[in-house]
Amino acid sequence: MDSTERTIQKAGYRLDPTASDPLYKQLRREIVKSLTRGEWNPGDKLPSESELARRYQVGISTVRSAIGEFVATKVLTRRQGKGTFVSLHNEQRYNYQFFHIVRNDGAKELPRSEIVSVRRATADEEICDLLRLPRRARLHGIFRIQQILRVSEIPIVVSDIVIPEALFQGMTGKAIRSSGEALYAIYQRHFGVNIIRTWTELSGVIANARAARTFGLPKNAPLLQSRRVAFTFDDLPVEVRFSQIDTRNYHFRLVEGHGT
Amino acid sequence: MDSTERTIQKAGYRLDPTASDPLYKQLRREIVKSLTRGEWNPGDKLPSESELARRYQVGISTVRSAIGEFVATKVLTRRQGKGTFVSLHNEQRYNYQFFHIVRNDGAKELPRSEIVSVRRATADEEICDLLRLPRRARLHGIFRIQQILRVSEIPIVVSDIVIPEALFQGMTGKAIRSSGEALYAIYQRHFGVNIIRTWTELSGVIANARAARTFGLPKNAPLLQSRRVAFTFDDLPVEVRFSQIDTRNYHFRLVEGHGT
DNA sequence: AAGTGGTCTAGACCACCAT
DNA sequence: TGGTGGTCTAGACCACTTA
Repeated sequence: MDSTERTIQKAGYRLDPTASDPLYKQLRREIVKSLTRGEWNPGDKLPSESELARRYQVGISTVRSAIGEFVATKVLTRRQGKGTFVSLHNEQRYNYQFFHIVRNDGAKELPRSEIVSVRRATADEEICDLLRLPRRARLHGIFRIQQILRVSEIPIVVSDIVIPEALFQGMTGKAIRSSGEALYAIYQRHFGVNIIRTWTELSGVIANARAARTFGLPKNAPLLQSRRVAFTFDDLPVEVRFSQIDTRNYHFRLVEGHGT
Repeated sequence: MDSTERTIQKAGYRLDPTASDPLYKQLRREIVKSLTRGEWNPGDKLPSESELARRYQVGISTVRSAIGEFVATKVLTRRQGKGTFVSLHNEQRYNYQFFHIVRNDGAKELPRSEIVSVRRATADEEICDLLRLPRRARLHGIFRIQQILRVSEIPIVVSDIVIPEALFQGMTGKAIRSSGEALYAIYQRHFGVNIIRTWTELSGVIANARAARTFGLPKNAPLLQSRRVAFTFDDLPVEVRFSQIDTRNYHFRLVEGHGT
């Protein structure tokens, strides 16, 4: 590598040590950019910490501080002696990241997903708002995915999932079924959409017709209902998911705070 | 300071640099000990980072790494230029730490708590298990607190709270009411019990009699039900809380993942 | 043996806060 | 002005992985 080439390379990466923003925050934003534009894809190994330190002209501790925040939120994974990797949603330990259904005796089992249907439609007002699509409603194509989650063959969750067509060109029920992966893993591997944040609203309601039928519940049986919006980098909402959950033998479990 | 005095002081605090456990983890345990035995109480300022580094004979970065984990989970609070403090549950920003009820339009309002009754009783099997009391049931005294949480005067949550008598000697409804503080703040200030971790189980159920009456619900109306166990340091469970939540105009909101 | 992340140090300068 | 936490560096040694 001659000196001209070197200068160009360094110029393309250099951060601004005089900015009011600390270097590790600037670097964190650069990492988000690299992830967003697919320079580092899920499963990929990042450049080593010392390589990144050289590239961005900062100390290795600054690199570690920037990476550390992504590790804490499971976007990146460090493996001693191997490197730092972009996390995969289909690795065992990430399957549970956004899945909270637990049997009443506390046992955790992974659900099996059945895709009932995938249909194209246009977004209504609620969906436009949640996915932050401009309100010119009828213009926005979406997919509506009907899904059933079963634990030990028993249906526990029925969901109505909405994703924007623009980000998921070519999504079909057949493709999902034949892949055999979890939905978030499919978003990640086949469409480059990495879910890193969600919010969920929970309430108690009476089963709707579809849920009652699926769960074999009597009329007026109570259920747990959830509405979730999932985000990728830069706080872009990419999925809305309405679920009804049969909590007779399972429940929604949430842990908060410190593991002393 | 002469050399004898120095040796004695150092001996009382020294960590073991040859142990397989890294120093920052050893130091983290020492911090838990200091918090548990009340050497540093909620609101107190910790010794400065450089003082702790001197005391435990480690580098300042090691101290920062140990403290950082407590800051991340809100047990400690750093204030630039002032010091590091043990967090208070009654500070504005901590009121929401374990409170998730939000109006359907997304607005967050702090609830007003009404203590309906405080009664002494003995623990049943479920409570013994959850509070990890030996099963010699009838021997374990507990307090049962009935509480109503109102948002804008409207009752939203009715709770049945169970705490072990042993840790909360002298707890009375009158004392709670006259204090005007949130329950977790009272645990902390008056009984030295610091809640740092919880788990919560949520399900959809039919309103029980008390909830239906309080919320003015018809028979068979659905509600959100929660069961929560709260822990202090060293994973000691100190509270069990059964709640029913009226989710017609409010819901339970949960945020997970990364704030890019 | 070489390369990676994991831990740790000593010290620097800055921004903030009290006095 | 002096003390605190906030940021950052350069370099050391260790533990782990792969070759």
